[in-house]
Amino acid sequence: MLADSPTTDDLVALLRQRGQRVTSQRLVILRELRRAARHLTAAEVCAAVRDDLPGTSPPTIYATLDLLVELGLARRLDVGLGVTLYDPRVDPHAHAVCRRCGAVEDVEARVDSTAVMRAAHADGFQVEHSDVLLTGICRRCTN
Amino acid sequence: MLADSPTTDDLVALLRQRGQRVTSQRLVILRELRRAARHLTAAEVCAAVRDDLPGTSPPTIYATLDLLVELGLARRLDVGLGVTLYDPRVDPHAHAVCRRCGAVEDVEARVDSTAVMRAAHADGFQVEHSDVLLTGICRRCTN
DNA sequence: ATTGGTGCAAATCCTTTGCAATAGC
DNA sequence: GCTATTGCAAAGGATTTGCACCAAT
Repeated sequence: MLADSPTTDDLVALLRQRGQRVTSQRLVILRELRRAARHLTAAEVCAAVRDDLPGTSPPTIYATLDLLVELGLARRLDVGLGVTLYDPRVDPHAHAVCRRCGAVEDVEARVDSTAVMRAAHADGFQVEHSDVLLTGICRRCTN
Repeated sequence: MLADSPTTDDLVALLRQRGQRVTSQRLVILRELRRAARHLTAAEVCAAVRDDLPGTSPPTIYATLDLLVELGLARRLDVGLGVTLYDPRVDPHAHAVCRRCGAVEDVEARVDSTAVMRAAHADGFQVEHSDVLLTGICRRCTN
């Protein structure tokens, strides 16, 4: 059994609140995602988790990542060409994806998407998230 | 230039310019994409094209859609959960994706992404495209 | 006549499903 | 003890690959 760490407290609270079970897989998956401090694929999360919990399986990884996204503790990031990443940051920020090497960087700038959100709302669309994705060539691939 | 024309003149011009061949598959795929006037999956493009060119195969569809995107005649749209759509509109506009039914709507509003693009550029990132994706619940799924 | 494009079949990759076993409550 | 959660194996679906044939230049 895992000792509670500050980073998993909110997960424990949310699970209890929803009557769902606190499992070591759930705690470790969130911890590894946050420890990486970057965007990970499901396979990378799986590899990282297996260092602590050998035998952890893809279905558990996918189900748990879905759960974390639903709980608001992570964000799913579809960066194109079928690549899906999971982001431990849940505050609004943009992403820049390199067309050549596939690297994904956070972009530290705020986007004013109020006009777009208002337009969507006028069409009867209830906006939950707004994502900005830049595509182009990253610094390392420029040369 | 690329002003909307009833024909596929701009595709023919671009192909000639690059020394690539003008094939009926390429013409029909672009025509069907534009005729739909909405976002299509590769499979939907394939079905539409086969009405005119029976036997058209997935590899041709994918290669040609890639080509159209590279030529700037279409845009690829990754709307999450592994769904990839192709958009005949190449002017900047946002998209709203319904989390429940998966419907994708155009949002007719401009986004001011200059701050984000400037921040990315300051990091040495050469921005080519900027996409805004809203996720939430569409009008029909609200009730 | 050349060779870029196409069609077919099969392979690959990522993700999900069914079900028995396990572990949290 | 009850049942949600997990692990395993296998299925599923989308996209890509290898290769022979065809058709645009």
